[in-house]
Amino acid sequence: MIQDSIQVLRAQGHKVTRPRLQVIEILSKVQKPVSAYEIQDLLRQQGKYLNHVTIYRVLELLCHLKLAHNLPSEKGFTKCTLGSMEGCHRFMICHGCGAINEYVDDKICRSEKKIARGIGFYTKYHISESYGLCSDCYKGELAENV
Amino acid sequence: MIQDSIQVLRAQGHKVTRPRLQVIEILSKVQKPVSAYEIQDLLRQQGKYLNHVTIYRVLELLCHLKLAHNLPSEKGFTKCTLGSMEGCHRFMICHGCGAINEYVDDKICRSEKKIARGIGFYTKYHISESYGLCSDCYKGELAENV
DNA sequence: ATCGTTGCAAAACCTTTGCACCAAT
DNA sequence: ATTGGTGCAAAGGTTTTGCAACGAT
Repeated sequence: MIQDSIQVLRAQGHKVTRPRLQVIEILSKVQKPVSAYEIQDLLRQQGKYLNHVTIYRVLELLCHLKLAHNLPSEKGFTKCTLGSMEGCHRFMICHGCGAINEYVDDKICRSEKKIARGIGFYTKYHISESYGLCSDCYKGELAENV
Repeated sequence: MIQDSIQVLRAQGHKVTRPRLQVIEILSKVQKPVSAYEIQDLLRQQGKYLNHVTIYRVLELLCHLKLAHNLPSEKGFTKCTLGSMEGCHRFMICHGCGAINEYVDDKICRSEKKIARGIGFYTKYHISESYGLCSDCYKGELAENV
């Protein structure tokens, strides 16, 4: 998992450094979107330190390599678990527990590209974010309103 | 259109003021997401002035009244087209010229929700971003590679 | 040894808060 | 007249920039 990221870094001619490994490790460990400063805090709790500028730059690089994804509405970054998946990233983000679920669906991916083609747009990759409630949180909300 | 917004303001017990009308007018006129400072600049170009704090507060109110919607991925606010497509935002972003095209497609919106439902996820809203080349830039790129 | 990376300081932005004045009802 | 709304100053956050020093290759 982390090994994959290292491979991608090397393959694209980027150095494998301590800060990059530390950010990748945090993103792999945390299962929700985290901001640059949250990553800094999480590292501090481990007695480690990274300058926030460095974290911003590492995140920028990881996003560029499609190893991470920026979710502005959640004010955070998340690891792309299906990284090499043909330029299609789909996320479900639960507003109840914050859980992120990355998935793929070839059919919807193709329809989306087809619609774009219909108006002359050539799609290189696309990202889809669905916000709502996962099954557990949905049940919980129903229970509250009894 | 603007009259509708005024109605909603009044109905909810909010005053109809100059700043609110000016922001609503800008949002109605501009058909892309605009940030608080962009709104301020647009007003300045008309020789008008609003404090940025006021603009933030007006936008907050409009979002609360569902008259506007915040699109963090586009770093801006957009007027709500109070239709069935609320909670569904699709963008095509061209890597060539930077053009942003917002569109709707009811069919794909429903399929996306359906897939989510299939794994027990209840979608409140979703955002889709397709990156690639618009027709003009695509033609341009073909021409270059002759 | 080289050149990409990092850390620091500081700037540039973006967003929020508290309070006195103003204006829509 | 009342009460909510606005403008201002200032604080608090977030993100970016320039540059010297460092370290992975």
